[in-house]
Amino acid sequence: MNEFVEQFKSLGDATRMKIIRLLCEARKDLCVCEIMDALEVSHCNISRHLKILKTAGIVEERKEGRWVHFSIANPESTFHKNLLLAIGNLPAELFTAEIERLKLRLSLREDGKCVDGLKSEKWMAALKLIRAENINRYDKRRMQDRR
Amino acid sequence: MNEFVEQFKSLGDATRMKIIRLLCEARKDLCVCEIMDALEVSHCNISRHLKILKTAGIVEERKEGRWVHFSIANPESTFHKNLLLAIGNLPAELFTAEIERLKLRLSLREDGKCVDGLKSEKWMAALKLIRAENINRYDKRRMQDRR
DNA sequence: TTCACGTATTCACTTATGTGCATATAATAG
DNA sequence: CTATTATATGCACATAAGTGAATACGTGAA
Repeated sequence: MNEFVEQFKSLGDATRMKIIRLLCEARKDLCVCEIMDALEVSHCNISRHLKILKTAGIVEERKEGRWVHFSIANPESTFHKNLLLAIGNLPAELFTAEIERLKLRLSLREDGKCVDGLKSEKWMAALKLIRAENINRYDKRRMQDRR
Repeated sequence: MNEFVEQFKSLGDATRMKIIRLLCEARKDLCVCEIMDALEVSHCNISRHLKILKTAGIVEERKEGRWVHFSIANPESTFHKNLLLAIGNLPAELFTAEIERLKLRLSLREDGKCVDGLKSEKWMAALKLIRAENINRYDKRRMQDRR
């Protein structure tokens, strides 16, 4: 019983919900630094959130040297499945920025692997590009909203 | 987004999960005192838990004089539906005692309505009966487990 | 071996959340 | 009108949970 309560609790946080959604959207393992960059949350908090999710059985990890790859855990119960469905079926608009950043971040991978780690200048540069783009979009949307 | 986080949070508590399961099992409105007796939790805590669930949109209320009847809110989203499915599909064994007490409590209704309110002697008497029954069952089960 | 790096954890702090007890509010009965 | 009743809420407190900054741990590279 408490395991189920724990699963609800583990998802009752916006950052952790976003992490799960990103893992669902990516359909592949993600490492801490990729999630960190996509969500723009400090690495230690991502690490902690992932620990909570792992303890609750929502995600699992695979170590490869110093790298740790996280993925959605195979559901052991219909309960777990329903929770994943709940998050997976939320409107994509709620996660637009995060998903966009994740895609960009994943595009930096080489041979399907994260090579950039923390404080990547490549990432900062890529981020500047989409930020400029988003500001343009934002301005256009504001102009339209005023009509 | 925060409404969905709120829904997860509202269900991330054992008492509130049980409340929802009871409402699902009963398939009818329940008042605070019925839930209180079934879960053996103080009335003020049940009232507070119900408020949290109502605020989150999980349950809704219908007032009838001084009586307030709570029921599962009609799902406004597949998210909400999936959460209800998750709880509704949990094994019944997790809620055996609570469901049993609820059935007993509901059997005290007259004309389909709760008439006993708080501190009902009828309820205390009924409770003693099933407690004696359960102790017998418990003893039998322990005897079997030792074989 | 030392240094760099990805991730995990500690420390200190703030905020959130749960409970018991007492009280308040609104509706009903006498 | 007063007393009773079902439910809601305030107060005080303890515990849980979240964060930033700093540090620790384990692995890999030089």
